Amino acid sequence: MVRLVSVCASLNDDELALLEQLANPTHFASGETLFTQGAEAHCVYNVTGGVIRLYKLLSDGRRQVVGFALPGDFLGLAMRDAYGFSADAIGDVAVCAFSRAAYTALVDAKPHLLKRLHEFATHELTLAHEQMLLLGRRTAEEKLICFLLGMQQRWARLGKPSVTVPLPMTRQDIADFLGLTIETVSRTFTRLAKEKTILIVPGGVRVMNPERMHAVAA
Amino acid sequence: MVRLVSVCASLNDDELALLEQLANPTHFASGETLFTQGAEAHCVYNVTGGVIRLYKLLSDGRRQVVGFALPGDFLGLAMRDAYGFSADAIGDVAVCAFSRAAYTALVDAKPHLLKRLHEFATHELTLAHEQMLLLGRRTAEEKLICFLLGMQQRWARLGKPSVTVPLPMTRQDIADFLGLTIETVSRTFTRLAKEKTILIVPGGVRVMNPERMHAVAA
DNA sequence: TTGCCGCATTGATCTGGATCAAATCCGCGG
DNA sequence: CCGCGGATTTGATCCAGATCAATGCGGCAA
Repeated sequence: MVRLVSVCASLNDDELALLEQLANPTHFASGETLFTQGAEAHCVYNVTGGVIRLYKLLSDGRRQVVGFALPGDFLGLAMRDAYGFSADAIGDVAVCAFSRAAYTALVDAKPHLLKRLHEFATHELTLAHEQMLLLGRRTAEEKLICFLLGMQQRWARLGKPSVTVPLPMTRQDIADFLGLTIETVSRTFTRLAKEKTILIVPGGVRVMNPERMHAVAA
Repeated sequence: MVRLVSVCASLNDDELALLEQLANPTHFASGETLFTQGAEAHCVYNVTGGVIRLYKLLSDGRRQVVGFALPGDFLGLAMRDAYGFSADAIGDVAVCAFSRAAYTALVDAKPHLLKRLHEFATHELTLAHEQMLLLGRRTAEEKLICFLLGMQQRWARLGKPSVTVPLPMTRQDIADFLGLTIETVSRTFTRLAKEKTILIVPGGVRVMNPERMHAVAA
């Protein structure tokens, strides 16, 4: 079983053993829904494999993707009784599910686990502020470039450093994450490729001119 | 001294006394800066009076306001070594400042204080997700209306329920919060006033048609 | 191999909100 | 009371990105 590296790095062996007793390894096929915004929050999840789309919907169908969960990520910080967003699998996904009751009890019993969770929440909040800046004030090109560099960095931290950034999500997902339309995402990718800033490859993008990209993301 | 109601509701009297020893009551005049994005984070703050603008800047001057801190709010969740955003006073502001060292030590010693902080962080994260939806997918009119209802709700929770929403920040601040320009904010307010959805009064706005507004915010 | 079908790209046109440009308004110091 | 300076409103025009509309491109089931 994949180590619950993200949340659990601060636990000792006894505690890890305890945690693994509570963990229910589960998997979801491509497109399956883990949970839906507004539903009662029964479980929290630690992602062990695959990518998950997290999103909010408006009643008329407009969608905002609030994040993509990668292996190691923890779903359950931003919830009280009900889930604040929906989550579904992009490709096949493996998670460890915990009942909320067990999770709550464990957190109450282990202050340093709580501390670790709080650090995560704090980090998420910082990222959320970055995303507000991106959504509110950046141009389409800047949005795309920041997104690519951000994904590259996240894959790198998972031990997959590469100039080729995997993009398992659809163009529509990217558009809904960046507050753009699918056409604008596509056109902007094409333009960046034409000027050799990136190279579009199946399933992702290869970073060809990181200097320019980092300059734009500034 | 104003009770540190927000963070400290879960503390007992001994702990509150301890906390008040650590608290440095401070105030800032209108426009003064509490701290700047990127600076080393020496202090955390609990707002006891006034309103604070929290914002991020791009190198070319584009600004995104990531929030407005009201009395009771806590500044210091979303930071590690350096402040992730800048903060300055809108009108005169009173805060309790805590050194980060003292804050860290106290939090380590008091798990239920940490738990309370974590609940706050979690709530902030939920609000941040809402704001992403607003910035990425809502129209100018929807943005303004959501903003007004949100401010009304926040004032109400502070014991100031009223159909008149105080807006001590400038139009530019509102624009930078909603990802709009000052002209669009002004025009949209004017339009809402013309159709009697709101009434613009000195220092704020009076909600005239809450039904319509809540329907739009849906 | 063929024919879908869902994604993605590309093109033409439109438009909400930005930008540029004046007025007004208003609080305040002299 | 007057004049100044910042904030706000209002008007005219522009444009980045949305919308509308084909077309292209795989992957895969039969």
